Amino acid sequence: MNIGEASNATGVSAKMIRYYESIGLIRAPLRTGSNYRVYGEDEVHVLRFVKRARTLGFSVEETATLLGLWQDKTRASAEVKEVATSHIEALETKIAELQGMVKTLKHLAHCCGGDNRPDCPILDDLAGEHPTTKGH
Amino acid sequence: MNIGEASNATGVSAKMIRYYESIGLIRAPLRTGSNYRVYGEDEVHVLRFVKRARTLGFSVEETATLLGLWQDKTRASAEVKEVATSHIEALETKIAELQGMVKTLKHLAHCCGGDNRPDCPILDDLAGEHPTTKGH
DNA sequence: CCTTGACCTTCCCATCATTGGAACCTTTAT
DNA sequence: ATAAAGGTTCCAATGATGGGAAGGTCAAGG
Repeated sequence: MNIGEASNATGVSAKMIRYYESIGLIRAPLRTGSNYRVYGEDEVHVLRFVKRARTLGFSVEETATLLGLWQDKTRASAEVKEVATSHIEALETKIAELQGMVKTLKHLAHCCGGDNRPDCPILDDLAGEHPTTKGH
Repeated sequence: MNIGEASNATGVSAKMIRYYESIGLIRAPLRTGSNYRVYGEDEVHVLRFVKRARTLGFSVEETATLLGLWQDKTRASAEVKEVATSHIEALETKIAELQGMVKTLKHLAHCCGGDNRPDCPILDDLAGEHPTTKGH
């Protein structure tokens, strides 16, 4: 299997496969006589693991940790749970931040007539003037 | 007011002030004889506007649009509302994605004993094997 | 046999927003 | 006079990915 087929089989672009190899996330595969990378079932499995972890929002570094734990036969599941749990916390913090932004923006947009008058509470808020958002 | 004072007054780092100037987000200020940037009330006001917009998650490009609308006396508040509303939508999409990740991860962590057995449903899921998550 | 097109290789550049640092100059305070 | 603190420019790095150029390789069809 060459890199294009491995890419199709895993959903990881050929570019990214080479990149993951270059940063040491995955091991360099064998090469053909004409220097093409050759992938087998094991490599595809690893790539799918990486793809899934990235889809779940793990950073490449976290993915490397999880991959190490996955391939370590003596690993403790507690360690994995810890990585996952701290990732959940980070995600929830991010979500709360985004929700705060949305709340503020919705409030501003609600106060904004959306008509053609030049008064605009959104711009006023951004500018640090709060006359129109008081008492709401 | 030099760049350090402007930075303290606005919470925008001196580095970023120079950067915003270099990309044309803000105008180049006057200079002293010794080539120091000089900032006045207007410039500080602009920087605060930028800071607030960035804090609310607007990209630098969106911030530039908002800044333009703010400084345009003939602007329509409808335009501003449109920028804000589409930004809200983008944020909500992002939130939904993150919530999906959290849900999956919580499910996996819940199924994970967190003890020292090498079996780990989280890793099994990442690897694409779903025997332990079935029927839950 | 030769061409064409699809695929592979490496290498460099761009993105987005921000930070860090080097090398050097200016101002202020001791 | 000197040292500290601040300014200036320029270059590089981050994280993850995409784009593309220049060139080698393979398969199918004429």
